[in-house]
Amino acid sequence: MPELPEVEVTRRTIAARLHGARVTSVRCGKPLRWPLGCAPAGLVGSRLGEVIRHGKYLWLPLRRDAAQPPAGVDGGLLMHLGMSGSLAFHDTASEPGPHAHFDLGTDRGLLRLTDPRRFGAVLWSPSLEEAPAAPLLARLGAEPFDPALTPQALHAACRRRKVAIKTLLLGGQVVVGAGNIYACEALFRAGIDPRTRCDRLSLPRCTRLLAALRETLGRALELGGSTLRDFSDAHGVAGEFQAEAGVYGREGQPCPRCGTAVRRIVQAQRSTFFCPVCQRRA
DNA sequence: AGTTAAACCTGGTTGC
DNA sequence: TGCAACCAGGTTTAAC
Repeated sequence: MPELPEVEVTRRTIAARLHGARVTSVRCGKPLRWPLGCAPAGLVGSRLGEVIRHGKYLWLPLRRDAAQPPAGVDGGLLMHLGMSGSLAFHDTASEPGPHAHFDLGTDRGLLRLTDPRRFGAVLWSPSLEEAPAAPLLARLGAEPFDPALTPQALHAACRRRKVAIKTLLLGGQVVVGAGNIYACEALFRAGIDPRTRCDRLSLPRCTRLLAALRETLGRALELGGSTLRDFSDAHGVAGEFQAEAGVYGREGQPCPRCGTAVRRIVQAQRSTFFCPVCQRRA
């Protein structure tokens, strides 16, 4: 499923082609998380700016093109891939298919959101600083590769919370980008028990965790977004990253580091995989 | 306020 | 074999 690396790879894939493109048609399929929030036809004529990413959200800026009618609108589309969504250019002539729920036709090609489970979203907003986009982004924490996110900053954020560190990573209020897979893998790499309360993590352990998170996400980015390629089967983990996963989805199998059987527990209604020997609470 | 649970949805897998 | 039950996932929303 699309976690930060997959969303970033998606952004890089579509950004250059979309930049400067003119919207020629908009088609909505079945409902996604929210209604689009504007009349689809009203977007026609807008020109696309540079696609940016905030956490797992993508922002496709639109601006009016007064030169030729219809001029379109000023604003943009906030998109989320949910857990089964993908964005790709399609042949204008191709059939939408049962899971194609949003088409953005442009003079550079047809960008299509395909999302079988429809947890994804496409939401029109006048800007990133206004509703409805602003309140959605307001709750997001720091970008994992933001230099401003120091071990000290992570430690300070942890000190005020009692939730398990795995739950904190998944929540995204402090650091965005890690979904269930990368949260488990980062904690494994850092040697931290996922059940450890945030306020019990020392600064050295926060330092290790931040480094491990960056290594994990960075490695996935290198692989071109491990789960992107093949997300539609094997519950989204059939991509290249699964071969590298130390613990995720490996309940009962030997820990690659020490051989102990990997354990599976449930935290915040999500599966957590970890090595009970390599990952410690202190 | 901080934390937890329910809801959204559907393809795939498991159990009867 | 067929069908029901359950599972996975990210995020928001509602409720403790």
